[in-house]
Amino acid sequence: MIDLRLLREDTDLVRASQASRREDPSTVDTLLAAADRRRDAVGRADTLRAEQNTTSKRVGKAAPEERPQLMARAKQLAAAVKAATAEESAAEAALREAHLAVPNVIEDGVPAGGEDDYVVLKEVGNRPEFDGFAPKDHVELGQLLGAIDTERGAKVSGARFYYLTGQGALLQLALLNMAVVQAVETGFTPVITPSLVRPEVMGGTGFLGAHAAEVYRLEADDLYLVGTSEVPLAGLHMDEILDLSGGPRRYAGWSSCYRREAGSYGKDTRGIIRVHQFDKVEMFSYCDPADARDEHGRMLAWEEQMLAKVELPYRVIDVAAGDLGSSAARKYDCEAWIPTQGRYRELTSTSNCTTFQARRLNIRFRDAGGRPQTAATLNGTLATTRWLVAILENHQQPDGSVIVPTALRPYLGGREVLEPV
RNA sequence: GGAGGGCUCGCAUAGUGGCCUAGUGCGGCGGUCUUGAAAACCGCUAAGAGGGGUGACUCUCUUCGUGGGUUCGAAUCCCACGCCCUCCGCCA
Repeated sequence: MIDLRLLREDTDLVRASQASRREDPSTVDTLLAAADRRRDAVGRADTLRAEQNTTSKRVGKAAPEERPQLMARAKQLAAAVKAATAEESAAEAALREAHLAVPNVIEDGVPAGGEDDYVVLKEVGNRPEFDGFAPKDHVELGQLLGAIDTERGAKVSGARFYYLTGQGALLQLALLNMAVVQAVETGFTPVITPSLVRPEVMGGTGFLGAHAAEVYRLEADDLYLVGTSEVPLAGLHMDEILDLSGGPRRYAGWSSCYRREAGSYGKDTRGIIRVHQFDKVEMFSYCDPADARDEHGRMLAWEEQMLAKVELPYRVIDVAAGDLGSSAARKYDCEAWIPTQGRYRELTSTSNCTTFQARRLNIRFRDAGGRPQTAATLNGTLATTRWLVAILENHQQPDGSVIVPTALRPYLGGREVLEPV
């Protein structure tokens, strides 16, 4: 939910944000009208309640002969309060609905437009050259190495499921462990999170809006399978007032992630690029909104640090407004070069959600004056299963073996090469 | 699956229709005293919404798990729901 004070003070900014997202700017005016209506309703109801309170208090103390009069007046007021309260809650509900319809206000500098309107901020590293052989894709490499079994994944669970076996399982554990170690060294608290969350948490993080179809729901228990540990990490401090005087509160969550991939039929059906279940180490930060932009920069730098460790060529893009999702004010993706696809694919994504998520989840902190204020939340990827695709493809040798990036070797018991089995 | 207990201002508790403007203890903050500290004593001690003032502030309303209901008036009475905990059974 966006800040209503900002909406009142700078309505045009919010309208412009909607325009950049290619969304309907009239939702902004609907919200403004709903906010005004609620304010008026609250004022009227408060005044009536105040009068009713003083009147009914006098009833108890009144002399018997003046009671009937007071009671009559009190009854009138009770009816008036009831009507005013009904209008108040109707206005409240309308405001909430209008509030939920407006996505976060984008940060200045975010490119306008949709999915294809991103801006490339930089390209890092050299794409591999395969002298005298055609590079194999990760599915073929995964088979040769006995690392990835998509056929049996499909047999047991259906399309977009897979087994990581042998070197594949070890490689994923090594990668995720390396991510956790980096996070801990940087000052993050490592967390293993619940995979199932309640509706209010899933809704509070913004995943039940336009992307609700992406989320697995367990009907019998009214719980949701998380698509990322961002969800339980955001829920961790909901309804709390945090002490952020010592700087941002940072968590690194390790979890499996579940996605229905509805509407992506036929896209990336081969291999483990787009799957229903994968594992991820995710950074999450609670901070003072004044510090959020800098924190976002730090998150991006930590992601790049990971990419450097696995020696992948990548580029950083500034995601366009229309492709941000409802919670993010700005989003940077790091995309690794995938040789057999001849293009870059997303490996990390870091979002600055400013106060949007925290306002819904009621996450606050005390400012310098000791007053509660809404906190800012940010998240970013440190490693996922998808990284295996880029690592295998970029570091492959003609015989199908794969060189293990130096930084990763200690996490694989010193292994320098993955050999076909 | 079955049975029971609970949900009050950070924590613990009191509170069975108007004296609750929610008390008390702990913790926390400030002060007195002290060379300093402790102890003792004194004071302060939640959140949200709306309004007024440049501002330190101030006024009003709301909140005792949530939502309804009864009543002039509800933490307190009635109904529904949610959540937490314990025990039994079953399973890992």
